[in-house]
Order: sequence, then C-alpha cells, then structure tokens
Amino acid sequence: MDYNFTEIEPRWQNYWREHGVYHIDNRSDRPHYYVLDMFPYPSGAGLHVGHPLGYIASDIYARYKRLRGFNVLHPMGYDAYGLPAEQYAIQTGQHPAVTTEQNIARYREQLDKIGFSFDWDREVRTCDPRYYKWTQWTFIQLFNSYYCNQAQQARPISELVEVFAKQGTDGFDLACTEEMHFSAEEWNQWDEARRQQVLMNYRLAYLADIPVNWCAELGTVLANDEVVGGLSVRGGYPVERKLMRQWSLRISAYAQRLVDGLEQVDWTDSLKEIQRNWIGRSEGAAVWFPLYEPSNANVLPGVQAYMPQFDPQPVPSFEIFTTRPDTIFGVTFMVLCPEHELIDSITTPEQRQQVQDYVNWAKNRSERERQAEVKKVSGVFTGAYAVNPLTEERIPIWVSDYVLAGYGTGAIMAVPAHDSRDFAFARHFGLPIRQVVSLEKDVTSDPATWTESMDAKTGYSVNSGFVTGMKVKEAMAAVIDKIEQMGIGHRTVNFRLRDAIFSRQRYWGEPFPIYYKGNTPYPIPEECLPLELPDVKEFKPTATGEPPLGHAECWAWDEQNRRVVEKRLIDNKTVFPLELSTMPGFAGSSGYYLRYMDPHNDSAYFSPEAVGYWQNVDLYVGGAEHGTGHLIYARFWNKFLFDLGMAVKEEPFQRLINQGMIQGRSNFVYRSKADNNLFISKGLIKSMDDVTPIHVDINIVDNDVLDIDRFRQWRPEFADARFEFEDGKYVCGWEVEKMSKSMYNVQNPDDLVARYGADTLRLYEMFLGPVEQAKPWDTNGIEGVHRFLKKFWKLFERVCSGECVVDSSREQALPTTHYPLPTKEELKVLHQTIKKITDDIERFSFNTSVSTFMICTNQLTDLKCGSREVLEPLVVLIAPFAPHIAEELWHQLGHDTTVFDAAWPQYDPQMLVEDTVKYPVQFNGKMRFTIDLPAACTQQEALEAVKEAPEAAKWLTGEPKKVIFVPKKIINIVC
RNA sequence: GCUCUGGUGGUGGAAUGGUAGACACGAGGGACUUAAAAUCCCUUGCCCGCAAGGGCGUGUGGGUUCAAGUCCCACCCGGAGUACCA
Repeated sequence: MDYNFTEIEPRWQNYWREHGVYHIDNRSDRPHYYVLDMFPYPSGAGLHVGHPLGYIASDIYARYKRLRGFNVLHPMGYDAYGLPAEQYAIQTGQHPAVTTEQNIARYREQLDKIGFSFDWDREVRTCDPRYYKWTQWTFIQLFNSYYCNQAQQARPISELVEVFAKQGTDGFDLACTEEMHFSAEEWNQWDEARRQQVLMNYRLAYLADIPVNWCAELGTVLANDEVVGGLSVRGGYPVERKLMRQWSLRISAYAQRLVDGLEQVDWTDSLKEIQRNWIGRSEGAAVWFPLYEPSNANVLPGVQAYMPQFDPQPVPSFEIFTTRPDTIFGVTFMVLCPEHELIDSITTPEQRQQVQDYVNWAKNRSERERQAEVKKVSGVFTGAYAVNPLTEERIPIWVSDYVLAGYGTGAIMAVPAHDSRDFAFARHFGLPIRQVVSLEKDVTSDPATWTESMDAKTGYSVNSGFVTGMKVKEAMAAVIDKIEQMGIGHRTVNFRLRDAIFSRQRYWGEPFPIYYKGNTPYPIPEECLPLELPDVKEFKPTATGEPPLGHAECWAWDEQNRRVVEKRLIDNKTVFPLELSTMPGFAGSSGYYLRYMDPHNDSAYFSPEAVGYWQNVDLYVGGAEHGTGHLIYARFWNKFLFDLGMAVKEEPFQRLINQGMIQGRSNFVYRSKADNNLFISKGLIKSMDDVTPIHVDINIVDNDVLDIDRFRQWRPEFADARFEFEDGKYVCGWEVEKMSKSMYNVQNPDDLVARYGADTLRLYEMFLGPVEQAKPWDTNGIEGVHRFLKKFWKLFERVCSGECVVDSSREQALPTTHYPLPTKEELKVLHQTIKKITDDIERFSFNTSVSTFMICTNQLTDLKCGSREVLEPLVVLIAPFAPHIAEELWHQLGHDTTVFDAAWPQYDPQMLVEDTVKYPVQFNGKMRFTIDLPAACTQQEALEAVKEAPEAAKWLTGEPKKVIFVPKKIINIVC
C-alpha cells in the first residue's frame, strides 16, 4: 500500500476532533507545561507560509512535551481587532465584525489542515465581548491604581485618597505625570473636580494633554512603537506631533522592573537587548542651574545660598539631566528645547523676536522633517545666562531643537568637548570648547584643532577643579556627591521609555468603560461589564471630527439605571456621554495568555486555581518584530496583575523563541531591450543593461526553470513570447524580497498541503533551516522531504502487512525464525536516533532532527529492518513532526489508542558506546591519541580505565610517557 | 553613530575546541522500462595527477592550543533594532 496522505490526513484530523484528543484539563497528576504561539491577526489574505513556521515549531514542542508525560496547554485564538478590517469597512460599508468572522473561518480551515494540536475549546477572540470584558476590567483596575515608587508596586487609588486627606503628598514618592506638592489642608479644601484632576496625575491609566503621534491619513493617534522614521508602520503615512487629550498607561512607572525582569527570563540576548534599548535606562545626575540675574545681588558669589529645590526658590533656576556629571567643569553653554516653559520669561527683549521666530519654526516642523534634517544645526541665543554652580561662571542659554522636550527635563548643560552634538553646535555658532577629560593624566590639547569631540567615558579629568586628576568614573561620583551636598542636584536615573498612548480614534476596538461628568471621567461599575461596542452607520470620523463612535446613537451612560442608553437622553445629571475613543491593538493582546488558562470564566479574568496550576507561559514562540510593542505591553500588563495579586509569576513568558521571518523568493524573466517579445535565459545574458528583469509568478517556475506554456498563458502580453534557451530550458533569475502579492512570490500553505500533504509541509518548514533564522521561502527542496516520508512509510510495509509477525511478546510461543529480532546494528541506529532527536528537540533544532530521521530511515532500509522493537519507537519519535503518518502507522501496528498517549522512548547509553580511541596521530615519532571517558573521574582512575580499554591496547604498550588530562576526557596520551 | 546578529560548496544548511561540508536540493553518470513517470545505485569544495596519492580550503590578518569554522584581539562585508535620548 502506498503512502496516501490525502486519505490519511483528513481521517486523523477528524479522529482527533471527534475524540477530543487535544482537550486539556486544568487538573492533572502530570506536570504542567504551557506552550503558546503569538495569536494571528486574521487578515483577508489568509495564512501565508510564514505564519505556520512558528506554529509548527511550537506544535512539535508541545506534542513532544506531551509524549514526555506533561499536561500541555497549547491554545490558539485571534487578535481580531485591527485596522485593515476597519479600513475595508470604510470602503465597502461591510461591518468589520462580518469580515473578521469570515477571515477567522478561513484561518481556522487552513490551520486545521496542517494538523495542529490546539485545544480549540479554549479559543479566545479579542473582539468577543466575553473576552474584552476583561480587557475593560483591567483598564478599570489600572484607572483605579497608582504606583508607589518606594514599594515598587501598584496600589489602589483609594489608599491615596485617604493618605492625601491625612498628610498630603508629604513623604511620598509616586509615579506621576508632573511633580505635585500639596498639604492635607489643601487637599481637603478642594472640590471633587479638582481632586479628580489631582488623582489623574497618579492613576496608572490616565487622561492627559500630551504630545501624541497624530496620523491624519489614518485619523488616529499612534503609540511610539507604531511609528518608525516619522511614518506610520501601517500604511506608511506621515505622522505629526500634536498636543491632544488622550488616555495613556503609566508604563514608565514599571521601567525599572521591566529592565530587571529581563534577568529572570530565558530569551535570546538580542531580544533582551532590543527591550533594554527601548526602555533606555541611563544613570546620571539631575542638576539645578540658577539663572544669572545682574539685578540680583545674591547670585554671586556663593551658589550654596540658592538651595533651589526648596519652594519658594530664592533664585529662579532650571533643572537639567546629564549622564556626564564629571564634565560639569567643561560646560560652555546651556540649551533648552523649543517647548521649554522658561523660554518666554528669560528671553531678553533684544533677542525676543529671533527666539519667537525660531520656536515657531521648530514647532511647525513635522517630525519627519526634523528627523530628516538631524545633521543640520539650528538654534538661537536667548540673551539670558545661567550660572555654573561649581565654577560660578556665567554661561549663555540657547534654544535648539536638538534638545528634545520628551526626554529628561528638556534642558541640557552643553559640554562641546565631550559630546558630539554639543560639539557640532559649538562649532556652528562659534561657542567656546573646553577640554575637561583626557585619555592621559595631565595631558591636554587645544580643542580648536579637534575635528570631533571626545565622548568616551574613559581617561582622567583635567581643568576640573577639585576632581582634576581623577579617573572619569571617580570624578562622576565625586561631582554627584558634591552637588548633593550643596543641595543643588542628585543622582538619578532616566528612562527613554514613555507612557503608552492608549486612545485610538477608531471604531474597531474595545470601547473604554468610561463616561464623563463634565470633564471628569468615571469608570462604569465593574458589574456592568462588558460595555459592548455599539453599532454605527458609518465607520469614518464624524463631520465634527469626533471618532467613529460619535456616530453611535445609543452611546450614553445612565448612571442610575446602570445601562447604556440613547445619546439624546444626555442631561449631564443622570445620563452622561461615554468615551468615544477605543483601545489600541495591543490592549487585547496584552493578557490573552492568562485568559487561555480559564477561557470560559464569567466571573473572573481567570481563576486563582487556573493560574495557580499553569503559572505562566513556559515557552512562547513568535516574531521578534513584537520586541518593542506587544512584548513590552504584555510584560507590563502581567506585572500589574501580579501587583494586584492575580498573576502568580512576575514575568509572563519564561522562555521565548523568535521564529525568523520568512522572506519571499522572487523569480525573474529577462526581456531583451532590443526586442520586446524576446526573453533571454539567465545564463545567456551578457550584460544586465541589455535586458529588463520582470517579476514572474513563482507558481509557473519549477526549480528556477520557467514553464513556457503557462508563461504564455499567464498574461496576454506574453502570448507571443519567444525565448533564448540554455540547455533547452529557460532559467529564471531569483532574488530574496519581502513576500508580497505585487512580486508574485506569495506561497500559501494550502497548495502545498494539497500537493504533498500536511506532514511534508511540516517537515519541510522545519528542514528549511533553524527556526530562529530569517530565510527565504524556497520550495525547491520539498520533494526530498516528501520522498523521505514515502521511504519512511515503506520501511513499515513488511511489519504492517503481516509479512513479519509484529508482536514480540508472543516470541516464546512461536518459532523464533518468524520473528525478525532486532540486530545489534539496528538497535544502535535506533538508540542513536532517540538520543539525537531528544537533544535536538530540547535545543529547538528541528532542522537537524529531520536530517536525523532521514539518516535513520536510510540506514534501517539498508539493514532491511523488519523488527517491531526498532520500528515502533520510531513512530513515537516522529509523531511530533509528522503526526498524521505517525498515527496511521501506530494504528497499523495494532494500537487502538492515539500515538500521543504513548511514552517517549528512552535510549540505552550502553548501545551508544563507541570506540573510545580517537585521533591517533604520529607526532615527533611518538604516538598520540585521545580517549573519551564516560564520567568525571580522577586522573588516576582515568589512567586505569585507559589501560583496561581494549581499544587502547593496540596503541598503548607499557606506561604512557605523557598524559594530558582533562576531566571527562583524556586529551592526550603520548607513548 | 551605538547595540545585537551573521559570514562555511552551485543552493538551503550540518559540525559539546577533536576526521569541515552531515542531511537535502541542484547537476552529471548509470540501472530498471518499448518509453515516460516512479524507484534505486554511483560521482559531485577547489587545484595537481591516468591512478595511488598530494596540496589548498569555513570573510581578512594576527593570537591562544597537541588540536580553532568554533575561543581571544583587530579589521572588512551583509542583516536587524535604535537614533540629536544629553
């Protein structure tokens, strides 16, 4: 019987579904293991060949863990909210829910064909009210929480209300939008609206006027990770900075914990590094620089008198952040960002016009222009001066857009000798440059001769008052100590990570469970969740520029009756307007892994029992492109839920594997420039200038050889094509590009499953190369893998057909000659295979596993192996990779149960013993060889072992002359 | 610029510091067949040689080691992330 995958695969897929083979309970005596894939956004294009790569890898691991005796949670769902469905809706009027539903159905069909072991009973969809109920719920918890920097933990905001009434802000270090100081008396005097306004400053989900990334084309704001190079990631539209009132998540409060947590997880170094860079922790000092005021006699001398951190400050001053406090003696000017609040008050009348012009110019520049012109130096002098608190020198204050409002305090001390940007600025405007760090002690040169600044944090301080002669690191500490002692600054840490903007002016997303009394937002009661997404007539913004939810007629909150009512009933006494923005894409994906643990729970996000059993995700597989988005947000979300006492592990994803992106492999034909109907085979082209490369559909190319007939039919203009052949064929060129329709290089898995079967597709995707490596999709080798499966199938033919008796337990009862008992060689092949496959899977090296199966199959075929003892374990070994063929063979070997209830075979180390003598070489007339030792032992024991080893006997005569010994292995024996 | 990756045949890629190029594709040759498909066998890093055999080979140059694709230093080239982040 032939290997008939078209019959086998659907049959077993049905069996698995009907028998609920992959249904997983939250209760088990077995140890637990959680394997998670990043769930897909169900786009209209369906799955392409890159999607399943990670899913297949995780499925292999999940199935393997199951065979190793684990209770394996392996769920799948859909990240169903998103922009494409909404844009499609705007164009066609088709409701996004409908398109989403259709796309999900198609995804499911495609996924099922590949034979995954997902527990579909646990499916979640982010657009399902039963799911987003808990997204909204978490938002309310964030709204009702603040972050205590001292405890490094989120806490209920109600606690803060009590404390403010008793002692004001005194003695508290809270994560906030802006520093506030007030007393209990003040708090108690304020009215409700004012208090709410103050609390908003501390909530973890807060509403604030903030500069946002506004994308006019998309009609919405975007988070920082959704903008690259001043353009939106989706669509590539220009993005501008705009001040808008928006919901944000105070993710910056968790910056330190997000950095620290990376130490505890088993991720690739590169991904950890991406996150560290994104969070951007830098240590340094905050220093107050007093303004120089000639009218104020107190200013000089004696800067100690200012003590500017006390309020009211005796002298106006402003705060800067620096990572190089040691260079404070080299400050020759100060720079404020154009948005700095101090600019207006310090600019002198003579400079006013210039400064105003500059500030206006800078503000009107788009983010994209600004980034494109980074190299251009611009700025203007304010006419004002500051005082260097350590040298008491007067230093000019400039305004320039190379200082960013969003980082640090938006003001810097410029040290042109030791900062490249300050250096460029100083050179451009002819400002002085003073060297304060030198590679060698007491050696200086004239900065006027420098072509670049000396930025490295190495060497010694020079020209630097009391730190002169110290090493840079010592000088840093000494300067900070000094300014702390003077009370004009302190050691501090700055993060690049900004709060996540959480509002989107879109329809297809989770509605905020928020209504407004006047300007004050209130959450709707938790018992009333979910707040369901209302229907709208149109998906565009309204005529007045409101988000699409502005079209909803039934979108107001009746506070007394606790329900959504029609908007016309708004009276601002009992019925209030609801929030019109929706949540961003990352809202729904931030906690879905927890919901899988207990997906049908109506009364809680997930039960303590469920999370207590599963803990966190043991293995997460997905693309590295989520490094600065989803993977940061999800970690934040989890840490917050951890603070609430809900999540039991602080880090959600213990081990993370990034599957590499699958690129497209495009094919080209080359049209002669001289003759528009002539196509020249690749090898015959003399010069690329003579031909035009044209993308050709990869489906009419086989191993880079063009199918001439199909090419002529492909497009009318090629109907009369003529060719210059090489060796009777037309050979196409190829290139690695993005997979895209316009390049005719998209491969969808269905075609391949139909042609070769799911098992072949699974094996081939793994065989392509390391899971973690980016690689072009290339079907050229798929035949080889398919051929292997046929050989594998054939290996079982004799056993399955009954030609060999398959039950060795009856050995005693029947003549031995009927039973092909395993030979030593066969067993050796088997045990080597078990060891290799087990190691490979643990290392996530699935490409080598496939090779191992091929080698094993070839060897056993050569040995004419018909022994059940050898072949049966092989079925179990291959089951994670090719589950359908494994089930079928398992069944034909006479088992009633599924192969996934079998146990993973163990190898016998005795079977793997090799000749231990290796690498014998002649060396200066002496013999040298190496011996492998089985375990750690002393040199003496090792020598005894060597003398007894039969393999060594022929080399070793008498005592060895010299032995180089390394534990576990004798490196060298000279005799 | 900074950070992270990677550089091995015609191609995808193997190699706990231990015989580099496993396995597969492609290519060439052969068997079976009336023929084709399918299947099977042989050859296939480069150079010299009829052969036996020899020489050279993991981006470049050094180093450590009995032994380096692998470890260390410097450089060159690709890919990714990030970027006036003070």
